[in-house]
Amino acid sequence: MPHYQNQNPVLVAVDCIIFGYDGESLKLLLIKRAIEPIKDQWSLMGGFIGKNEDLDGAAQRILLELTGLHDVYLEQFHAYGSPDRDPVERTISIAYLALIDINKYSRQINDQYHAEWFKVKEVPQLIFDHDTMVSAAMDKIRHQAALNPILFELLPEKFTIPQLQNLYEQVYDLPIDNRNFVRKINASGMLIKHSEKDKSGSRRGAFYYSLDKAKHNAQFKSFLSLISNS
Amino acid sequence: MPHYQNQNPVLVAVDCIIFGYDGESLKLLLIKRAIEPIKDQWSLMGGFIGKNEDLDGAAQRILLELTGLHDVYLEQFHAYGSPDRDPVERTISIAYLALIDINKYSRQINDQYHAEWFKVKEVPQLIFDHDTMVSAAMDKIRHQAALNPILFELLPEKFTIPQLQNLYEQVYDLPIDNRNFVRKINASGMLIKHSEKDKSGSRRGAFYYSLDKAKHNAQFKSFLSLISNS
DNA sequence: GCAAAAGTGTTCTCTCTACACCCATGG
DNA sequence: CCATGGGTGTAGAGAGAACACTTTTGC
Repeated sequence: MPHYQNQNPVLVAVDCIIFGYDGESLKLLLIKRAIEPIKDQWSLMGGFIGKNEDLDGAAQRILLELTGLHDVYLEQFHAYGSPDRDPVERTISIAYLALIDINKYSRQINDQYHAEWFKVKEVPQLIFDHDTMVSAAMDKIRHQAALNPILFELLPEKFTIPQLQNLYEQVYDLPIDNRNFVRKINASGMLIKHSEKDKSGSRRGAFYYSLDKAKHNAQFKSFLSLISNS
Repeated sequence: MPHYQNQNPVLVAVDCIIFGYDGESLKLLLIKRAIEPIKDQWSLMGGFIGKNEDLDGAAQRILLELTGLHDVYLEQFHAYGSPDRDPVERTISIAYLALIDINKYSRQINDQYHAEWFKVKEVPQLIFDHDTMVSAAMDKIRHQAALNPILFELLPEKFTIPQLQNLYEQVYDLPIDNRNFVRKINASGMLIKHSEKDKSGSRRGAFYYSLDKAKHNAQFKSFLSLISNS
C-alpha cells in the first residue's frame, strides 16, 4: 500500500453535544471522563474514529453507546484542531450536535459512564475546549431552529403547544407571544391535533399534538422565522 | 509523553474551495494534482496540517501558498472522513470556503501549481470527493450570503451596482429585480457612492461604490434577505 | 368560587413584490 | 441619432408585532 511521505498522522475523535428537553428546560448530557489525566472531570461524550468508520458513523456509534438510541437527529457542525487542545496527544475533534427525545433515553447506561443531564444554563466547566464546543452548538441550534423545524426532535411523539412554546423560549432565552406563536405553528400545517389532553400541567389540560411527518418533510425548507419576538 | 492506547492515527488535510468573481461569472480556482496516483487530475488546493498548526492556520497557509493572499475570508464548513475517500491512505479532510478578490490573485503562482479558474457551471470532474465538497460549498455560500454581506469579499475595493447585482445573480442563478435590489442595498447603508464612473461596461457608465467598513461590520447581522426574487 | 394555565382575533405597520420608462453617452 | 446599459418610484399584498380577555377545571 502506498503512503504519503513525511506527514504526521494524528488522532481523530468525534464529540457529541447531546441536547434533551424534559418539558421544562433544555438540557445537555455530560459524562465524567473515565481516563487519566483529568479523570472524573465533566466532559462531552466522545470517542476515536474506528478503522473502517466514517465520521457520521462514528458519531452514531458513540451516541448509541451512551444513550441506546438509533436514528437520532445528528449533525456535524465544526472541527476543532488546536495543536494543544488535548494535552495527552494531538487530537482533532469533529463536533456533532444531537437532538434526542429525553424520554427514550435509557437510564441504565448512566451508571457505566456516570452520565448526567445538566440544564444548559448550569453546565459545569468542561475539559479541553468542550466549553467552546457547547456554545458553538448552542449558536448552531438557534440558527438551525430559526430556519428548520428541528426542535420537534426533542419532543415526544405527542406534545402540547405550551410545551413546544416553552421549548422555543428555552432555546432562544426569550419570551414568545403565545397568540402569534400558535398562529404561525398552525399556518405551517405540520401539526395534527389530537382529542386527548395532557392534564399534567394544568387543571384545564392542554390538547396533544403530533407531527404530520409528510408535511414536516415537505416543509422542512419553508419554515422561516418562528422566531423574532424581541 | 503519555498516549492514548490502541488508537490508530490518520492523516488530516485541509482543502480550500476558492471562489472568485471576474465581473461576469462566479469562478473556482482548481489545480492539477501534482503527485501520483491520479496525477494531473483537477483537484482542490489542499495540504496536510503541520505539527504545530491549527486548522484555520493550515487553511490560511495553503491559501497563501496558492494565491499569495493574506487576510482572506475563510470559513470552515465541513469535515469529510469516509475510510476510502483517499485511496492512498486514510485521510480526513476539513473543507474551507474562501472568497477572494480575483484581481489581487498573483498569476505567477499559477504555473507552479498549474492552477486555473473555472466557471462554477463548468467545473470539471475532480478527484476523490472534491465534487461533493464543491457543491456543499456552493450551498454554504448561498446560505451565508442570504444572511450576511459576505459577497463583497469577492469584489474589488470599488465596484458598481450592476456588478454587485450580477454577482448575486450568479450565486443564486436567478434573475433579480434591479429596482428592488438597489433599494435594499441602499437601505442597508453599507455602501458609499463615489463620483467617478466605470465606463468599461457601457457608454453611460456606472457609478463606483465601496463598502463602508464600519457599517459593514456593525450590520453584518441584520442584513437579511437580499435574496428572494423568484 | 378561585387559582392557574389554555386558548383565542384584530389592527397597525412594515416589508416584499411586481412593474416600465427616461437618462446619459460613444459611436 | 440611435443603440446600449444605467438609473429611478409607486401601489398593492402579505407577514410580523403588539396587545387582553374568556374558558376550563381541580381543589
